[in-house]
Amino acid sequence: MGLCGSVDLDELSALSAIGRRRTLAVGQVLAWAGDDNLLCANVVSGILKVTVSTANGREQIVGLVFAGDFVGQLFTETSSMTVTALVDSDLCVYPRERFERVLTEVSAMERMLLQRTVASLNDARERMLTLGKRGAQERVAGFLLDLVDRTAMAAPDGSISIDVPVSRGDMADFLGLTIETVSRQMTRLKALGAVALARGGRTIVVKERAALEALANPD
Amino acid sequence: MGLCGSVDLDELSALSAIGRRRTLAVGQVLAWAGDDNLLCANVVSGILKVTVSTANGREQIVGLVFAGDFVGQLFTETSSMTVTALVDSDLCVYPRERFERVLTEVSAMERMLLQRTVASLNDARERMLTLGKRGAQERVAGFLLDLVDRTAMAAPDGSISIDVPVSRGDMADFLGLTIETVSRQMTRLKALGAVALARGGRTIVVKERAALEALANPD
DNA sequence: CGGTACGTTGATATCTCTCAAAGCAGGTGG
DNA sequence: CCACCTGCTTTGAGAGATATCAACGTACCG
Repeated sequence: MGLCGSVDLDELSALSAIGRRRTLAVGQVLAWAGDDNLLCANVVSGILKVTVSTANGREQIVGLVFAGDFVGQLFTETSSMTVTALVDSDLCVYPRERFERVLTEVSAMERMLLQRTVASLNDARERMLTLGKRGAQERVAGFLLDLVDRTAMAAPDGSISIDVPVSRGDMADFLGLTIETVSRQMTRLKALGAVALARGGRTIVVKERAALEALANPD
Repeated sequence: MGLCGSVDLDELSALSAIGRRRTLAVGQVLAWAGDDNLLCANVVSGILKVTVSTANGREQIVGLVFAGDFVGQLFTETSSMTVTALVDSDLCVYPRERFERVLTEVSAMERMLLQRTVASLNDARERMLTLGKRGAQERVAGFLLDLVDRTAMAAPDGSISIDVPVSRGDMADFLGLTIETVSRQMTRLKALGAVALARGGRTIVVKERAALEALANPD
């Protein structure tokens, strides 16, 4: 079944040695976002939901997990998602770190690819939260903050300036908005004194990071 | 750099043997959604966008790829995403199948996990399209169709009925909508004769799949 | 010095959300 | 067996946000 059906005997026994059967009732939580990431599991029967939340408590389901599916975030120390049973469910639960150790004897490259894929997946899911639940202002401010963290350049006077590498159209597409809405939000950020614009909007000077952060994560 | 920096010498040489350097100008496309999935690549410098599209041509960026990042959909025969250069970019391109063959000598289990993670990632990205670009009607109709394909049960009279495993609230959350909007869309589907509802909306009988499909993928 | 693509701004339309109330189904206890 | 209670779903009216359509401004490039 799922994970168990497609591995060979050695690996299977290594797995079953560390796995424990566990039942979850409707509404019961397997793992909380923010807690230490101690578990991963294979779903024997039932349905679970994986959710992420905004700071002010709005919640977005980023995945549904059915029988045979694997659930858990490998390679991360802290859970960023909450896993909850939607119906009474039966799991085969593994301690995450021991589970990862079982994978240890394979080539470094596949390991790395797996890690990258996992990272991308987490990324994608975080983005779903934005697309599903955030307003235009939060999306734009959040995007700028991400850019700052990735590509910040110290300007001569010490202020932080970023070089927006994409057109307004691409930004809008990425954020699930229209060009006009993005533009209006940029104007708004400028009006609020959070940023200054140059080079036809392609260069952005962050005047008040705190203000940006407040706009990206409102209450 | 990226992929190349964290593998050992044997693997690195195996990789460089099958990789070719390639330059992409702004706007040039590395891979088209719908084409045979022949390539994957490591980005040496530049920025690419990964996009998916609706049937009627609306487009959603589901990922940005920076220097050091890996781009490509392993383990799938056909690309479902288009990869385009946002600025002049430098890549190290690999034939996908040969790249996968290099990974062949590792344990079956890590391979499988990797495949699953990749599948989840693709899933997540497809969902982003829904969240970013589809209207309420498309989201709900599409959700029902996905359910049908996963959990269809033949009713006594031959019609297809599905047992919605989640509350309206969960459905709404998953789809990035509110409960009320989902409910109104369900009512609308019923009014159009596409479905019938029972058990307080928890059981759905698909009367006209074609109608549902038309609503999920409008022009 | 245009021209062209990109960005901004404005007015209006549309869609979804929000708030509120009523309908339904299932479970519980009398 | 019925009445009631509780949670979920549906329906309604109105507010709010973003999309759309259209015009104008502005950088960059030859």
